[in-house]
Amino acid sequence: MSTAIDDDLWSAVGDPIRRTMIDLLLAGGPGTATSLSERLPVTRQAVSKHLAVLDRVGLVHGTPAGRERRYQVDEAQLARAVAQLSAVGATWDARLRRIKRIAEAIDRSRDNNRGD
Amino acid sequence: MSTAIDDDLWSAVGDPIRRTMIDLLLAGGPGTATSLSERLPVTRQAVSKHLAVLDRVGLVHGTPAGRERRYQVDEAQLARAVAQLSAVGATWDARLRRIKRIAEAIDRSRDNNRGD
DNA sequence: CCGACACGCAACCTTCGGTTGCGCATCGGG
DNA sequence: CCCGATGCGCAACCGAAGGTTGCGTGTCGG
Repeated sequence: MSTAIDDDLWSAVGDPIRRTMIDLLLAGGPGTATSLSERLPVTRQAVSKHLAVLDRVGLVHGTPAGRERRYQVDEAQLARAVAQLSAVGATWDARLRRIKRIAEAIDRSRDNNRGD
Repeated sequence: MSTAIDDDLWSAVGDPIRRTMIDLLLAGGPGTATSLSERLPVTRQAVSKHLAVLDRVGLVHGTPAGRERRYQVDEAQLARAVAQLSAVGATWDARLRRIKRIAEAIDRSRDNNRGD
């Protein structure tokens, strides 16, 4: 149901700061640790560490540009992560629906017995 | 884009052990810390802590039953969590598609210029 | 050329996930 | 009825992760 790779993607995307960072990079295009930190409630160093984590799992890619290091989202990898999210969501959703169906079936059988 | 409540749900569901626990509870019905720990690579105490976390955000609900404490999934809250997952997924997906569209538009304009 | 800027590295603190080691309540067979 | 087995909670402890401050270094530009 869950592979080790999935876990890496999940834990990368599980942090709210990292999710917001991905949002910012998607909305505003490539950015640096400093530029991102200006829009986040943490310091540049913290952002830098998060970027390292995201880079390690391949969700973003950093390119040195003079004295800056410009990061941008790896679209293919993010698409893969989104697929994992919706996969888990779909699994749970299906189980919830099955449970609901069974519950309703029990309700019906109780109604039948009540008719005895 | 993300509320504090969302963050709680995400961090609760971000842990792979906790995700597996939800899977187990959905598949096998209500369970105890001990019964879950038998199917997980961690001790009963760790499972107990995770259950406390899940209980705090309302994803599961524990009921004392003699010397046991039986936990079961709160279906409504899990449905809410699934909605959050798919919402973020949908947002990113939409942004990715928009980026792809723009990239293709640039490609086309480059092809036009090449014709000069 | 030198100040300003962007970055990386290191030390330190706190929180979180995990374990071990208790003690306490409950269940159930002799 | 009683005592061992079982299930749990609490506390102490440990390593990893997220966060901060401080400092050194490289690059840009007036």
